[in-house]
Amino acid sequence: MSQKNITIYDLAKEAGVSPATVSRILNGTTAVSPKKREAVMTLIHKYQFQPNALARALSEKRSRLIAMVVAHAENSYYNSLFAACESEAYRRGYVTVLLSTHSVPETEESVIRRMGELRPDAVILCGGRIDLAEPDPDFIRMLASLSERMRLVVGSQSPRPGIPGIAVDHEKSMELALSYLTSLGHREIGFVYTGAPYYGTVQRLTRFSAIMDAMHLPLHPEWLIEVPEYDIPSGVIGAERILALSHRPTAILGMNDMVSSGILQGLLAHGVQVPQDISLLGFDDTFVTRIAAPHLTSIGYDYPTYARLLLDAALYEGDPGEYPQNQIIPVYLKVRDSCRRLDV
Amino acid sequence: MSQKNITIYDLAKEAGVSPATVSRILNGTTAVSPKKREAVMTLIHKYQFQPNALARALSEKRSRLIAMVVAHAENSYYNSLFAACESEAYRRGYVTVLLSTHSVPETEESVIRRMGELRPDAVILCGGRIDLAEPDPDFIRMLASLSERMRLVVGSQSPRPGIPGIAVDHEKSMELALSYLTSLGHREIGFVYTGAPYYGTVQRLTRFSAIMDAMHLPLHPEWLIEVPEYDIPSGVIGAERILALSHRPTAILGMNDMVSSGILQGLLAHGVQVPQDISLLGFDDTFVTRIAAPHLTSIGYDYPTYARLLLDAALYEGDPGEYPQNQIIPVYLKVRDSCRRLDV
DNA sequence: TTGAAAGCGCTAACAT
DNA sequence: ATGTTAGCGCTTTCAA
Repeated sequence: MSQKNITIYDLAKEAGVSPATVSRILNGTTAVSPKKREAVMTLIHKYQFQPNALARALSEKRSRLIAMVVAHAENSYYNSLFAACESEAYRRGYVTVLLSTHSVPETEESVIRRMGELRPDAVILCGGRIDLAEPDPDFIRMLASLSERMRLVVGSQSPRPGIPGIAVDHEKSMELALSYLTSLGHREIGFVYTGAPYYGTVQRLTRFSAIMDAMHLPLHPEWLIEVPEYDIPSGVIGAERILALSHRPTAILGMNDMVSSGILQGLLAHGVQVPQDISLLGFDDTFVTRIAAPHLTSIGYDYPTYARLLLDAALYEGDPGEYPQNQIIPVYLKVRDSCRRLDV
Repeated sequence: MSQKNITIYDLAKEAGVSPATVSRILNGTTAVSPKKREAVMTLIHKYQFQPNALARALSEKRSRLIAMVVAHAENSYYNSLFAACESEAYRRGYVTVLLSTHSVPETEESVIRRMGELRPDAVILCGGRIDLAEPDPDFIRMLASLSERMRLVVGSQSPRPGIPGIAVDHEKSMELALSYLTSLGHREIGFVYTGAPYYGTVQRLTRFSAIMDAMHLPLHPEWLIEVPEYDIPSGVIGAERILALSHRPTAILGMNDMVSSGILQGLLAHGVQVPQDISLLGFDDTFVTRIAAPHLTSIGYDYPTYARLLLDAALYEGDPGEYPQNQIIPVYLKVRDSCRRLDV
């Protein structure tokens, strides 16, 4: 790591031109005589010159950088979303970086703050406190003030006008799941859900009850199984609760693919076969569905579309007030091997 | 998104002090009279002032930003590593961002370049061309010139002096795997490996043959099964090749957890039980081991240690020439349920 | 303790 | 087509 960083001034002096000319060559903003261009290009290669993007961003007031802040970088859902956004942004000439908050409020706060100070052209926030069904006013205020300085987009319900929200259609996802299961002849359906006070979670739970009710399907309280997390162990816990039931439902919905794969394991460990003895369905349609055996049928979201909408909002140049405050991501059902038709 | 960004000049004017004083208050570099500090702090809160980190970094020549560039952000191995680095860096006052190259050479080149232009304090490069057993001279040259401008660390063998490399002890990992399997009484062992020309891959394969040879264990060429990728489908392919064997080994090593879980599925699909009929072992010890049923026994690496060494190297202030060029990450064996003792 | 001013490396308006 | 120069927002001597 040498000390002296070479600048366009150094290049300019050695090539006998002005710094502005070097800048023009670098950016192709104005025509430059072939001779000078040639001379400068030679030096650029000679020194492996890399323009300082900090200085450029400071001057231009744009960095071509997008920051995506997620709750858990290790979560396959955010992973898929990041990958999709990254590709889409790259296509549009932006580089995207991922930051993780580990869902720790203070880390979340400081990561968002520090990233904001770095002045990316936009920050896309997914998961964490923004997903709370009961928004935290202080947090929203913080985001609001951030959004005055830069483009902010959230991957959930918009917390307030001026901050576009692009969210998965959680209600529809539950409808899809339930209509599929009932089309297979299931009437006794359980739901292993997470008690976390997140929007999508609450929405799915509410919708579940409402639909079951509307369809006049039996809804025993003990078939609504609350587990602590969105992970595998929680699924295992859910399975144990199911196994302990005097009368088991014929189909189970897991909160997400991880929970469902945990349920699957718990069930298998006790000799209960999926889908022979019980059908199982997941949400998110992540790669986890294909690690599980049998492969999990799951409700997924159109990630490329999600990414596109997120970026459209993030890179929108006009008046934020005119941008649609909320947009919805379509969901789909991916049938695999974990649900079976019920014999009549 | 309003237009005018508030600066320390604005604060200074309104508080009746100089910009330098505001800067001092912001950084606590010099004592400032309580009165002025008070006045300025009030304004900071009033305007929710956020200093511009670009300007600060440009001036200070340090950003407290670390960039980690990996081949596949979706890969659980890189995920675990990023999470560990992120935590460790956060503890040291740095924010870490993750960039993915999707293992596409040109993307890799441009992502590294653009990230370099952003002048993070260090970039940690993991996976991709840097892992090639036969290094690409042009790529190494590019890295070398990058490393003259900033601290560069690679998560593999050091490609050249001045660029510290921290790598997993691949040879040891194979030794561990094989000594465990033989301790269980296995002598007939197969290896489903990826043909990719990566360092760790080649090293493991070489070591596998060498150890089998040294231990006088049978090594049929058809037990060395090459598959195309590091993913689940490749594991399934591997399983099919195993099933087609006239004489099957009693234990199988998969290239990583994904491949092993694919093998597991392929085997189960044909009624071959793990570990009853065949034992199975993975590498990386990612969460995939716990999604598989039975849970996979796997060789893992000490991620917190890995992260610590990576960051020690990344944040080392002294002469890079004096920093150890290569360091090794210890590996461990995590026994779960996919291997059984062979009856004698 | 505080302020003035130079500088970090680049872009863009203005002038030529 | 090209050079000069004034910022961009912050830190940091240097003086006072």
